[in-house]
Amino acid sequence: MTSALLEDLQWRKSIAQTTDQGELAKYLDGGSRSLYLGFDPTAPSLHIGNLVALTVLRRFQLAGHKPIALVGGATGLVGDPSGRNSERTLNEVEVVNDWVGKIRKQLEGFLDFSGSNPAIMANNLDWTAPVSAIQFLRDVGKHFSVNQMLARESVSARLEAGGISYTEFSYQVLQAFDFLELNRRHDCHLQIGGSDQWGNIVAGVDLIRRVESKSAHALTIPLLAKADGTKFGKTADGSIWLDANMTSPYAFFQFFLNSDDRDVEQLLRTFSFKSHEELESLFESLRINPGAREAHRALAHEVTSLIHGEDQTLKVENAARALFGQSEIRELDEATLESALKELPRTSLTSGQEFPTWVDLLCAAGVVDSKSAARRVVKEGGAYLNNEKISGEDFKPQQSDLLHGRFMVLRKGKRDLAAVEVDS
RNA sequence: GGUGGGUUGCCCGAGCGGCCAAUGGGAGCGGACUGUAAAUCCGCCGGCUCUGCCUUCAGUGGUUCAAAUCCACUACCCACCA
Repeated sequence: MTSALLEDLQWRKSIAQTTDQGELAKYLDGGSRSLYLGFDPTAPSLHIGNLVALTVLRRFQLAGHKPIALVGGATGLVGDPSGRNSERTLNEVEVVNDWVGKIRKQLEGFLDFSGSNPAIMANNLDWTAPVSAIQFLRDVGKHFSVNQMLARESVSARLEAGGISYTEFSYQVLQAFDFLELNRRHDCHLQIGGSDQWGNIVAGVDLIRRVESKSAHALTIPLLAKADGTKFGKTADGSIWLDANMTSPYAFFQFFLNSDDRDVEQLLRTFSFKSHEELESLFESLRINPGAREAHRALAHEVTSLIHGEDQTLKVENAARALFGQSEIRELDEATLESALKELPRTSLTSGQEFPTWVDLLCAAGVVDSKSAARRVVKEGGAYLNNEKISGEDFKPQQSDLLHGRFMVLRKGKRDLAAVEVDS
């Protein structure tokens, strides 16, 4: 293996499986190559799990290759059976179209569309929509053996779990067709994806060999495993999204900052674009003085900057510093406080009106789900106003509790914050 | 097609006429310890106008003073036999 890029990916533990690695290395070293990575629109936004493969795609571009980001306008209408033990419910066409647009935007921000090896954006609906069913069955379907299709992990698992519709069964054919089409249009010989995509990718490699008598390559990326065995990127409340309206930059940053110590090294390997030396020194710091959380901060900073921009990240960091810092919250100057609170979930009250009770306020701010929950937390001593524990349910905030005459900082537990602003 | 078993709170899973908002485990939440980490320990864990009230045990209807628990039908799942 000679490709430096592959060596780097190996170091990052970002390679699960590849087709002949020697061949692949030779191919990559031979020039600026096209490669593709696809995402199906199954939600209005990509999430952190998608970021793993996307990061790898970006590494290819930085290494001089030409990335093709494909949004599955067609495949998203069909549904990938991989990794699922039950049939997906089909989404409405208009909904999927809307999601395609949104995901496209996110992808655009992540790759470079200018320069000598610009990225390309593709949508598989462009070449599947014009093809008739008969044409598809004759031109593409003829090259597939059902025996082989049945043997694919994604299908066999489903057969065992009770069955699979013809629709989802056909998914691998569509994805293979995509690879073929991109090979024709953009001379693309490599597809990358999550390790669960191996079967689908290889189906494309086969198709290209059969139809075009050309060789193509596959590279899959391991799914991130967390130390506690749970799925990476999911919290009890759901996924961590890249869309700032779905997961605030503050929450996004906090997610990484709060990573389990045991996961930080791999997360840095996976997501960071820092040099190996810099990363090694962060790992060292993690071992020697984990309490300082230097590696956590570096990780959270870098990933958040990549997604939400450097400016936004600084704001979020400053907010966290102000709100979690040692200094008295009452001593923060108005501008600092205001910008910190901007990053938090917030509610507003109208000035002049009587303040709601403590329980109602916690509820209104969304810190808890119900009044019962609010009472519980208050009773348990986990509710704080401006960093002071308030354990009386009947407590009613007063004018004097306002910081700078208009803010209140609510906190549940150690790190769940919300802001209240009184409009004048 | 036949027969038998099942469907319980976020998940798994007890309960099989009153003592049931329902045992236990997991997840989650709060507290203590720490580092906005992990582990551990303690507490909480349907809702509300909260010493009480309201809505939950697949759905509908029924029996009963009283049902998650009994009966009937419907839907779905599982097992065995054809």
